[in-house]
Amino acid sequence: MPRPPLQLFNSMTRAIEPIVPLDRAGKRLSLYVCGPTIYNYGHIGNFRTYVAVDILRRALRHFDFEVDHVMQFTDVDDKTIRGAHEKGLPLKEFTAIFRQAFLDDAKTLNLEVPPRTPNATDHIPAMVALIQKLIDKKSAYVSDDGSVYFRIASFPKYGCLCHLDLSSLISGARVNQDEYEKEGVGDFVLWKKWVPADGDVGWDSPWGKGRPGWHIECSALSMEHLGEQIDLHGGGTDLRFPHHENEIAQSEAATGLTFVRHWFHVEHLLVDGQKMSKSLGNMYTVRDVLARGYTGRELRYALLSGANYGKNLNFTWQGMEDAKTALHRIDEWRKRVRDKAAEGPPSDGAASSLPAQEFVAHCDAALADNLNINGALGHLFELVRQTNGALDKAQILPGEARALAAAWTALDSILGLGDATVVIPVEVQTLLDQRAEARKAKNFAKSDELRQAIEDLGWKVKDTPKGQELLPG
RNA sequence: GGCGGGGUAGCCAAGUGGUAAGGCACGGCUCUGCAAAAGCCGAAUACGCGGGUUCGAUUCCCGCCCUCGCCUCCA
Repeated sequence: MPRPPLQLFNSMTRAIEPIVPLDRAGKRLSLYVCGPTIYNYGHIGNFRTYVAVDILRRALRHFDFEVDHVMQFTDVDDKTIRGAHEKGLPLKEFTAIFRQAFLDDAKTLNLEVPPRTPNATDHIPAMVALIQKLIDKKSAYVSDDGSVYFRIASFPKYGCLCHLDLSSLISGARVNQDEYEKEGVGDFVLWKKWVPADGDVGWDSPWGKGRPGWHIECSALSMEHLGEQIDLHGGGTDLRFPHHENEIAQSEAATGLTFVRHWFHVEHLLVDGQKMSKSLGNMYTVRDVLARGYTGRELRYALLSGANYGKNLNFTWQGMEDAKTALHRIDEWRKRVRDKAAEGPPSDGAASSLPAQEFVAHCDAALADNLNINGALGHLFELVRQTNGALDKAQILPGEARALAAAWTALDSILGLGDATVVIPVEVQTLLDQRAEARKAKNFAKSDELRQAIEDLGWKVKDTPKGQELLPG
C-alpha cells in the first residue's frame, strides 16, 4: 500500500508542506535541533519539545528518510557561568552534571538521543572562523570594547522567519538603551568580550579573550556537522525570535545559501492553563513527575497525546492521571492480543487481518498529515474496542492477533511507548506465591488476608482465569 | 500598536462544505468465592457570538467577544 508523503507545518511559510530533502535521492535528511542550556534540570516544558522532536525523528524514519540528527548542548552562557560560580565548580564540571541529567531524563522518556550531541565549547574554533568570515564580508563588526556584533542592516531579509517589521523592531520598547557600543539597536552579539564576572571562562580570539554569543553556536555546529544547508531545523517556539532569526542572518550572510529548508517549532506547555514560572510553583521537572508516582512512559504518553505539537499543551495532574489510565487500556489490550497470538501458528487467520491493515493505513495518513498523533490514537482506540469485542466472542484467530500486534508495533515505532516494565519486589512476590497456594487450597480467608498484605505494600492483585495478576497500586 | 495560535459535550482532544473520532470521568451489564481489575454497551444529544456565501457551515468570508503567545532571558 503506498504511503502518503509526510507533510509538516513550516513556520517560515506558515503552511503545511511536504518534506523534500536536499538529497537528490530524497532519502538522506539533515535535522538540527537546538538543545538545552545545561545549567539546571530540564522541566517538562523542555521535554515536551524533545518528545515532539523524538516523534518527528521517528516519523521521518518511518517515512523512509535516513535522518542525520544533530543536537547541541549549550554549555556556555550567563546562566551556566553564574551556576558554576555559585557552586564553585569549573564550568565544564558544572555543565557535565546537567548534561548527564538531561541524558538520564531523556532515557526516562525513551527519547532517542541523536548520535551527535556536541557541546558548544568543544567547537569554539568553528565559531571563531564563522565570525571572521562575517567580519570579512562586512556583515559583522568589532565594537570599541572588543565584542563582535552582527550588522542587521547588512541583511535585508532580517525578520523573515518571524514576519517582523524591522522598523517596528528598532522602535520597540524593550531595546536596551545602554548598549551604545552597537551600530544598530537590533544588532546582536557574536563574540562577547571577557568581563571579570566571567572568571576563568574565556577563549582567545582575533578580537581578544571572550566567549561566543548564544546564536553563533548553532550556525557553526550545524554547518560543521551537517553542511551549509540543512533540511529541517527545529526547537521550541520561543527560539523563533531572536535565536532562529539570528541564525538565519549569520548563516546566510556567511554562505549566501538558504540555511534551512523547513522550520519545525513546538508550541509551549502550560501548567494548569498558565505559563510555568517559579513564582507560581508550577515548574515541574521530569524528576518531580516521577516523585509523584508516575512513570516516564506515562509522562511521555501525556506529552505526546495532550495536543498536537503545534498547539499549546496544558499539563495538569488530572491529565497525567487520564494518560495513565488510557495507556493502561492499551497495555491490557496488547496483553490480550499477545496471549491470543501465542495460542496458534502464525498462519492461522493471518490472511483475514483486514482491521489491522486498515488501521496501519489510517495511522499513516494521520501521521503524514503534520504528525497527527491524536488522530492515530483515535484509530488505535477504535481498533482496541473493536478487537476486544471480537476477542470476547473468540472471533479472533491467532494469526490475526499477530497481525494486530504487528500493527501496534508499527505505530509504536513512532509513539515510542514500548512496554510497561514492572519490577516486582521480592517480598511482594513471596506473598503472591503464598496466596496462589492458599487459593489452590480454597483457603479464601487466607487469600484475602494476603491480598490485603500485598495492597499494604502498594500493589493491587487481581484474579484472572490464568491466575493472579499484579498491578502497581 | 504589529504578527500569530486557540475557543468542539464535565475535563482533554481529532476532524470535516452534508448535522462530529478518540481518551478520561459518568451510568448499565458481563465476568468473579467475595473483590478488584478488565471487557462490552450506553447516555450526554458538544462545534464562542452575530451576520454573509451556499441547496446545506462547526468547517469558507466579514465583524465582534474571550483566551494564549511572540515583538531581542526562555524548550
